[in-house]
Amino acid sequence: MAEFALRNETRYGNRPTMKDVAARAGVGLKTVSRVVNGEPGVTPDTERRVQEAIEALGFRRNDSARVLRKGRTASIGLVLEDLADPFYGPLSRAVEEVARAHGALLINGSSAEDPDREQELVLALCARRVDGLIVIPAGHDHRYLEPEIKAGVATVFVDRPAGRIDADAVLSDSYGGAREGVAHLIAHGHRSIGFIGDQPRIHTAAERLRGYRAAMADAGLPVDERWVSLGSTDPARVRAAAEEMLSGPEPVTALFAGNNRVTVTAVRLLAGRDTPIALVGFDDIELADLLGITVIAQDSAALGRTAAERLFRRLDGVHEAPTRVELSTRLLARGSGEVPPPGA
Amino acid sequence: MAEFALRNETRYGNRPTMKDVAARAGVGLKTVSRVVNGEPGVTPDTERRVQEAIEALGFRRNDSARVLRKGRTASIGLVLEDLADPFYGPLSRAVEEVARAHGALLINGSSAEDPDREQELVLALCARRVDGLIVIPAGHDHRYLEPEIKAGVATVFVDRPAGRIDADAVLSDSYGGAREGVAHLIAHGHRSIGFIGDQPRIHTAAERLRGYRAAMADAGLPVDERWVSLGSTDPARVRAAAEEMLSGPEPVTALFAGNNRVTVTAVRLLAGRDTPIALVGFDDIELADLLGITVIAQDSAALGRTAAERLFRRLDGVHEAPTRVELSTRLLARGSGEVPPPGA
DNA sequence: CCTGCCGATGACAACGTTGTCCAGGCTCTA
DNA sequence: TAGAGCCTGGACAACGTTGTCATCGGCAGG
Repeated sequence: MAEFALRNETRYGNRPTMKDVAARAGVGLKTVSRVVNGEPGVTPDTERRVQEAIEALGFRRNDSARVLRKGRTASIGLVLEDLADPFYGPLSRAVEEVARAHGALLINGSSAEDPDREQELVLALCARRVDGLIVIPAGHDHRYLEPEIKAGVATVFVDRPAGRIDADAVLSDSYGGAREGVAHLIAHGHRSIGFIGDQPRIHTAAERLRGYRAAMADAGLPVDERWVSLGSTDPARVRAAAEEMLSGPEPVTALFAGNNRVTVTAVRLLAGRDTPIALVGFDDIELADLLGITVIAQDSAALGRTAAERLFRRLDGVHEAPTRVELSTRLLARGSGEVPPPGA
Repeated sequence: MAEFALRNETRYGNRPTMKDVAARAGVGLKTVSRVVNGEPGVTPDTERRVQEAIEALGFRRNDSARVLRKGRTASIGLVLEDLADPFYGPLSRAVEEVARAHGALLINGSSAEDPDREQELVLALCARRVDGLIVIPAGHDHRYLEPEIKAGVATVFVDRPAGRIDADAVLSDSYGGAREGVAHLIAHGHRSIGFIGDQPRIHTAAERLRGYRAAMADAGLPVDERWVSLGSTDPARVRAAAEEMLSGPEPVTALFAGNNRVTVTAVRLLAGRDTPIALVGFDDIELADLLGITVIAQDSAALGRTAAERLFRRLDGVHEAPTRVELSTRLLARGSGEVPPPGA
C-alpha cells in the first residue's frame, strides 16, 4: 500500500508568521492573533498598525498550526469511485455546496473501485484529521474505520452501504427502481427480458438484479439464467453479453441495463440493429431525452446533499443511532422502454 | 467574503498520540516516531512492541502536526468552475491521478464562475498550506496570488490564463479550434453562420469568437452582427438567441456552439425543427456520436494531466520562466456539421 | 581489563497558532 | 483622592510531531 508521504527536501519559502507581523507592528504576538481572528479587545489604532504589517509582509495565517491547536480542521473527505463518471459530478457538487455552507473544505479522491485504494485514501484523510467522511465504498469490510468513528470522525456512506460495521448510509432504492423498470417492460408485453449489470459484489448491482427477479416473479414469468449477466462494465464485455442474449434460439425482446455505463453501450449496440429491442436503463444520462431512452433516474445531487446534511448534523453534535435512508427513483418513459415485442 | 472558519466547540474524541503509544509500549516517544515512519535503528523486538501498542490503541499519526513540523503538506488544491460540468470530470480525475502518483492529496472546490468565490477559495487553500494550486480562473485579476507564489506555492492555471500576473497556463487552442470548426461549415457551403457563446469576459469564449471571425474573414465572408451572441449559457438565453438567428429575413443556415452547454441546448432546439440546420459544437459530449453531432473536441484529461505534471515539476524544484502551453483540438465530423445549406 | 566505537534509544527544542492568565493604565465613583 | 472595575496588551504553555544531539550498553581490539 503506497503511502501519502510528506517530502522533506524543502520548506516553505519562509513565510512570515504572526511573530514577524507582531515585530513589524510593534505589538505582542497575541494581539496579532486577535486582529487576524477578529476578536474584540484591540484599539482601532493598534488594529490598523497590525493590518498594515500583515499587508506589507503578505502574511497568511497557517491553518495547519491552527488545526493542531484547535482540534478541528473544518474539512471533510469525500471518497468516490471515479470523478469522471457523470453520475458523481452532481453528487460531488452537492456535497461541496453543503460543505461550503458549513464553512468546510472538501478533500477528495477516487478509489477506482479498488478496496485497498479506498482504505488507503480513507486513512490518509483520517490522518489529516478531516472532521467527517463521505464514502462511496468499494470494499465490503469497513471495520478498519472503527477506531476512527470511535474517535469522533463522522462517517456517512453513500450509494452503497458499509460492510460489517453499523454506519449511516444514504442510498437509492435500487431494488424498487429496477423492479419498476422491469415491470414497465412486462407491462408493454415483454416476457423474455435480459438483465446486464455490474459486478455482483457491488451492492447496487445485486439489489437491481433482485428487483429484476422480483418483477419477473410478480408477473409469473420464468427467468432463463442466460438472460442474466453480471460483470465488469467494460464496453466489450457488455456488448458480448448483450449480443449473446439477442441471438440464439430464444432471444430476449427487451434489455434492462444495470447502470449508466451499461446503458450507453447498449444504446450504441441497439442503434446498429434493424429489429427494435426495448431498453430501460438504470441512471439517467445527459441527452437521453433526445435519444428517447427510458430510464430509472436517481437523483444523485439529492444523494450527495442528504449525505452531507446528515454528516454535518452529526458534526453539530446530534447523537442518534446510524440510519439508512433510501431515496426513491423515478421512471422516465421516453420511448425505448415502450417498444413492444416483435409480433405484438 | 465568508470565512472558512474552524469551530472550536469540540475537540477530537481524544485520539491517542505517540506519547500514549510510547507509554503503553514502554519506550520513548521518538522510538514510536521512528517505527511509524519506518526509520532505521529500531530492534525488531522493540518494533513489535510498538506495533502492538499502535494496534491496541488505534493510533493514527496526526498529519496536521507533521505538516507543521515538516513544512510540506503533500496536498494540492484544485479550483474549478463547476464539478458537475462533465467537461471537468476527466480533467479533475487526471489531476488526481497525477497527484496520487506523487503521493499528494487533492483538495478542491468550485468557484461557480464567481471571482470573489475563486479568491476566497484560493486563499483558504493557501492558508492550509497546500504545496501547489491548479486553478481554472473565474476572475481576471490574480495579483492577490503574488505573495503566495513568491512564498513558494506552485501555481498553474488551466483552461484560461491568469490575469495581470505572469504564471503557467495550460490551455486548449480555442482560437484554432473554433476557426477550424467554422471553416468546416464554410467548406460545406454555408455562408451565414451563427455563433452562440459564453460570456465575453471569459477568455475561451472570446478566443472562440475570434476564431469564428477569422474563419469568416479567411473565406471573405461578411459577419452580420446579429449572427453573434455572447452571454450566459442558460438554456433559455441560448434558445432565444438561436431562435432569433434562425428566423427573421436573413436566417443563418448553420450554428457554431461555443461550448458543451450551448451545444446541448442547440441540439434540443434543432431536434424540434423540420428544416435541417448545420451545427458544430465546441467540446465533445457523451453520446454525441450516436446523435451525430460534429464537434471540436478538446482533451480535458490531457489538460489536467499536463497542468498537474507541470505543477509537480515545479514542486520538484525546477525553476524556469512561466510558460503557456496550448493543446490542439480535434474536429470530429459526425453528421451535424456536414449538413449542406438548404437549396445547395 | 581498559579504550574506543557503534547501534539503539530517549530527552529536548522547535514548528505557528490559540487559550489562559496576569499586568498596567485608564475611568468612574464614593 | 483612593479603590474598584474595565479595557488593552503581552507572556507563557500547550497542541502532536520531527530533527538534533546526548546517553547508554555491549563488543572488539589492544
